[in-house]
Amino acid sequence: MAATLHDVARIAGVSIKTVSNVINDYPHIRPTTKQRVLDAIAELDYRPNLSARSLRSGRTGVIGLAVPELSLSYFAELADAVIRSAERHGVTVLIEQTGGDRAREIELLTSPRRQLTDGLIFSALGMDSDDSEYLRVGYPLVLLGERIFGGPTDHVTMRNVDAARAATEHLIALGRRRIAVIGAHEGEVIGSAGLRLRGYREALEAAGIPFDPALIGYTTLWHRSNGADAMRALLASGVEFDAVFGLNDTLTLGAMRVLQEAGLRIPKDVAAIGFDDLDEAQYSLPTLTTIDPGREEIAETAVRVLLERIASTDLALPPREILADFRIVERESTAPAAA
Amino acid sequence: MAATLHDVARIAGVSIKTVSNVINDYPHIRPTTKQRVLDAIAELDYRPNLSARSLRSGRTGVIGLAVPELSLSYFAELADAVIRSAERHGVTVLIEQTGGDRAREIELLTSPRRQLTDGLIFSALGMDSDDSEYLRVGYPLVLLGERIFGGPTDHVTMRNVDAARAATEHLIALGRRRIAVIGAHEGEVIGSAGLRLRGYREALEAAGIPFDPALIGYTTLWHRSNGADAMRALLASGVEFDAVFGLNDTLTLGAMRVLQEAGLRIPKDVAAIGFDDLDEAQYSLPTLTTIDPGREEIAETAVRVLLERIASTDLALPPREILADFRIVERESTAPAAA
DNA sequence: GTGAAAGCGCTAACAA
DNA sequence: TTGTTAGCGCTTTCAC
Repeated sequence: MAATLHDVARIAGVSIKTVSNVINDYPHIRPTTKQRVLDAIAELDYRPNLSARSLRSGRTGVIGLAVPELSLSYFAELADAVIRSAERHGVTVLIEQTGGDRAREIELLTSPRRQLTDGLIFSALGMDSDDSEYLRVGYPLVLLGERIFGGPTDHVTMRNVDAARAATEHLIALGRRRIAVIGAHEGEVIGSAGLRLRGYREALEAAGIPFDPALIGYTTLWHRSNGADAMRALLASGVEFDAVFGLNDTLTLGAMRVLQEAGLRIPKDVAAIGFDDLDEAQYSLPTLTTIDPGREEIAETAVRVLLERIASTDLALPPREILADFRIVERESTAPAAA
Repeated sequence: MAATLHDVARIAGVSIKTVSNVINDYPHIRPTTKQRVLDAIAELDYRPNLSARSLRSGRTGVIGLAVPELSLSYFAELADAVIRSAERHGVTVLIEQTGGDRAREIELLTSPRRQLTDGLIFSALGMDSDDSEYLRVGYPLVLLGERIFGGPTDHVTMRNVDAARAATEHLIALGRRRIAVIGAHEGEVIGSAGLRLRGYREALEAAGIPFDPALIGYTTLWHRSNGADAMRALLASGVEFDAVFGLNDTLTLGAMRVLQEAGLRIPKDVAAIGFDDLDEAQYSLPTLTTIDPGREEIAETAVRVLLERIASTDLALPPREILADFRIVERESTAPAAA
């Protein structure tokens, strides 16, 4: 049987309150008393019972992270960063997968499992701005992603429009004029796809290049196969293009595969740029120029902001919207030499 | 304030025991009583307090999953499968990253966090057979991986030797005789690298092909860049080869990138086979022939076995070793037409 | 600076 | 079939 506070108190010859004080680093304890307690703890290999602690204190020391799917590299790398960050802050992470399904996302927000965590970092994919009232939950919640803006919670996200605009401008600076897009979502205005497409259009407009709807490849999901399919459709349509902006790296890598199968050279015939800066983008053939959307910073900030909310007693603190910095990572797929 | 059992009991006009019985599906309750309780629960939107429940029952409804790193696709896809499987069984997963570091792995086994979980699925990478006594922990533990065999716990793993042998035989059947290996670990006997190298040697021997140490590319880690580096070293050494067996997919994809940079065609000049069947292997250029080591089955089995241990009162149940089935997934990188 | 004691919300042994 | 009651191990208020 595991040792309890009482056992430690008995061995140390003090009351349980004193032991509790030692464990919780309460400052005013006589050093000799403290040492006796510490010795007793060591002797018994005492460990606080976390269930009892959380029953009493209402805190679990665990935060939740909800993502669509870990097998999507972006979210795996995000989860990795969140876990590392949480570790530095001494808390543990419980991961939930939503499949990007709206109903499951909403359900998760009120699931009894939320009791296991002190707060939630929530990467929404299925919900949209109309659902933002569902975010008015009774616990600290930090929203990620670009589906909902101006909601009732803290929100950490990236500069989608600016970054997509910069990506497009990068291609334009290379002399490309017929820039295809892979991964657009029909009629979407916000959301990663909508915002990034807007950045693309802004860049075209600024450069005086007309927008050609024939250059836009639509997909429902952003898996690799969707990128490949969209590129196949684009090639089959016969539309001409000299560059492609994939709305994320996974899509872009799928599209590049199809381009090369069709005998087109990257970047000579078609330059390519992605979005996310996955680890993989460094090792594709050719290596992929992409946008680093500040994933590490997003993870770090989300954890910090969530823990602040958890620690804060001020419930009226207004929601914050925090944007991470992006940067273009230039690699072979847009190397100018081949332009 | 959240409703408690007492509130429900009061509203329903019964005792808390009756409410508890209803919640825990205790069979002998009069239907009318049950309905009254259910109505009260609905009225108050009552949810059981999980901390109190686990303090009392000693169960948390959470299982732990320890992996080296989520940003390694293999482990991301494994975690995905474990979470989905756990969900089907009604339990939640808490993920820990060890970085594959032996000290952190050992520490994790006795971390206070283990109290947050009813058991652990543990993918060891840094520990080895000499450390197997550390696995004698006081809670249900299912080991994954190939670092420790014959340990004191249940172990779910793959047929590394057989699968690697089959992979090598697949290349030999293509007429390849000079088969390079990428990702070997100096002096390792067990562990993924050691076992897979053994399967490779067995296949060579069976085919009467002499083993040539010059064909073995060593790496410390199995990231993509390690595969690229090892292949670069192999090419620089001037050794001739007509096929490559990458000990995992990530390594193989890195190596393929370098081969193609060097102007070699896959599979015409060099056939390539990997190990893991990552999602990515379907979309590389060329698509990658690989071994599906039964990852879904491993995840499913690990969760099932762990939950059995948690539910079982028989502590003397001997440890089981369970091997998943593998299969070769043939794709372009070993297409015979180009042989 | 330290101790005594209440009680967080639940489960389960025991009673009725 | 349902009720009473004793803790699970901890934090915390209030004394001393």
